[in-house]
Amino acid sequence: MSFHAHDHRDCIADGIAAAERYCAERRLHFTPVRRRVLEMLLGGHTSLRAYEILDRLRAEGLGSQPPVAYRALDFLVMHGFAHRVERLNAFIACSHADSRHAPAFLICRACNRVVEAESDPQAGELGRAARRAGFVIERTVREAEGLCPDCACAA
Amino acid sequence: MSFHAHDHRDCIADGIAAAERYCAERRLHFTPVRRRVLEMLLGGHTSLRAYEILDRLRAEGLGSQPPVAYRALDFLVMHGFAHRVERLNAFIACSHADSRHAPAFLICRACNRVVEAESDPQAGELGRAARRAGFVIERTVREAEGLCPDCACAA
DNA sequence: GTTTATACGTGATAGTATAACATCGCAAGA
DNA sequence: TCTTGCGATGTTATACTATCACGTATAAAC
Ligand SMILES: [Zn+2]
Ligand SMILES: [Zn+2]
Ligand SMILES: [Zn+2]
Ligand SMILES: [Zn+2]
Repeated sequence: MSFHAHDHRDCIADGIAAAERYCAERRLHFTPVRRRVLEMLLGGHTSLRAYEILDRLRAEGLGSQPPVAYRALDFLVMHGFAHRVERLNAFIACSHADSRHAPAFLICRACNRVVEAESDPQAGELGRAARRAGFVIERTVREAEGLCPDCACAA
Repeated sequence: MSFHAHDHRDCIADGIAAAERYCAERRLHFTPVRRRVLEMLLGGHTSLRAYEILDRLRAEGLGSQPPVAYRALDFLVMHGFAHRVERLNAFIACSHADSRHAPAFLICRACNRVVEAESDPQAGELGRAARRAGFVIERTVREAEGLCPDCACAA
């Protein structure tokens, strides 16, 4: 994906289509709330916080209480359509909707755009430290905060 | 540090001594609240949440409102005596009190112990993705969740 | 049609963090 | 000495994030 411009309608359509396919294959319910939340997340390459999502759902009459948003987000995260960005307490659509992976994020603190890269859970300093210590890695958080190319130039 | 047993009194004494030295050199105020919070964090190789710290401060008459704890934690984090563990919304004493570094954490989900490793901010998949994208990294979060050797054996 | 599992509606509450403003104490400078 | 500025604290209130608990609705499975 990266920070470059692109035809963004494709991101949304492809993301929804992939989720539909995945859910159909597994008899999972891709309900209106879940679909709508994924559309919101796909709507821009930035993360959204749970209460921003809840506000929009409320405006659309799709639910008004926090659990509605959190349940939809839990579903999307559990099935890999979205990821949680720990540094921001926020959520973002997955950019690699095909395979299960350990995401890594570049977070621009100026324009708030976030790009996702794939990473090997056992790689890097975390993997090295884990092997040295005898630690069994189940999940990793890798996030870098800084400036995207556009914002770095502007600065 | 790693998950092995060790004489833990040294961790506390050394950590406090290093902070005292650092603050004295820079004319920073190592106040009673700040010292006490650092002692709490050094007290075990687990992270503490802000409100656990606040509760203990309150019990000792050192402050009763959230800002007291958060200000002390901000100070300790800013000067590198402690780190924030994003995955846990919690704080932990730094295990390498000497130099400024990019911490990486191994977090045991069973016993809650956390060990810190040092890492290069520009290394790994985050660094690679950043170079590819032209992204300027200012800070990284690297955290692995899983089982420490003791808990993995017990499982 | 009944059972069973899954999703949703809703109110309450727990947990995390900051804003805003008053006060206090110390130390640099008049 | 005075005062002025600064960093640290005290305190109230509030914003933001997340989950529990329990009841209802829906839909697949039998
Ligand atoms: Zn992804
Ligand atoms: Zn940017
Ligand atoms: Zn450290
Ligand atoms: Zn353990």
